[in-house]
Amino acid sequence: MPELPEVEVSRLGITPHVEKQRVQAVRVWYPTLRWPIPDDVYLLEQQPITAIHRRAKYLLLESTFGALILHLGMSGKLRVVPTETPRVKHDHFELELENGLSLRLNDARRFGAVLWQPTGELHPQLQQLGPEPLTDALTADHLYHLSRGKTGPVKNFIMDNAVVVGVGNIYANEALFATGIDPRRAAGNISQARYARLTDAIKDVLARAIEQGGTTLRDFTRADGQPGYFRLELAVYGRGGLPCPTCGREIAEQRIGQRNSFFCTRCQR
DNA sequence: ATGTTGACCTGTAAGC
DNA sequence: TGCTTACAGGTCAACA
Repeated sequence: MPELPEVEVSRLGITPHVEKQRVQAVRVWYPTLRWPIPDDVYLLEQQPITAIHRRAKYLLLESTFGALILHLGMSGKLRVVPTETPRVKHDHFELELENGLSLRLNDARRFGAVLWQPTGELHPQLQQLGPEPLTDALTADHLYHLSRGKTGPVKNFIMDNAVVVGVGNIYANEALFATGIDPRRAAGNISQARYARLTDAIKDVLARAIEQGGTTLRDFTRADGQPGYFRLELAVYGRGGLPCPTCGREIAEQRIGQRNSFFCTRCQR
């Protein structure tokens, strides 16, 4: 479900219900997702959630003794429901809040994570992350300089969280189409001018996706249950064999780095 | 160091 | 109608 826009939409959706609320109870229904859920998460009980931040695709629920870190993996979903709402299949974790609502993590594939970061520490999972794409931390110079000498495909390069965070398979395809760059091209073989345009395209496509409420493919829904509408704006992702919106040639579909990729062989070089 | 591959899991859709 | 297979928004560990 989630790339950066979907995580950000989730953050925006849950914040009004969760921020400033005291946690009445922490419930772990399934003890191991991608990693074991640490017992430290019970430190949240009786403490207020002071703010909800996002770093890469991680959500950080800040509190007195530290931050609860949530990652949605491939299939994770956050919902805010009345506490008495029955659990459904794959509901693994819950924060019961003082306002009678509960924040629930549902994750069929269990690639998601629930972690704990003590105040004043940076969790190991967050230590190797590249810059945030929607801030000035991501610059064309950064991508250009890091890419020198890299022989792997540029699509893999921009999906590497050590390079820049939050660019997943959908938006990597879209940003490369918007820039006219062939996703198979070696990252080190792209000019500074083209990285400038690619940087702008990454920022633009992510920002527009957030505005549209994210991309709903199979099952992503916002915290209020509404779908995201960015799917309607996808130019190439999931459109193999259909005409390129720019030139009309059939959109190519090919696996790059084990991920399905979509591009126009005429518009992207 | 860098690049590539397999692994983790379940649900869904397509193919036979 | 069934059964089998391939694939899915992410990331990490183990290789060459």
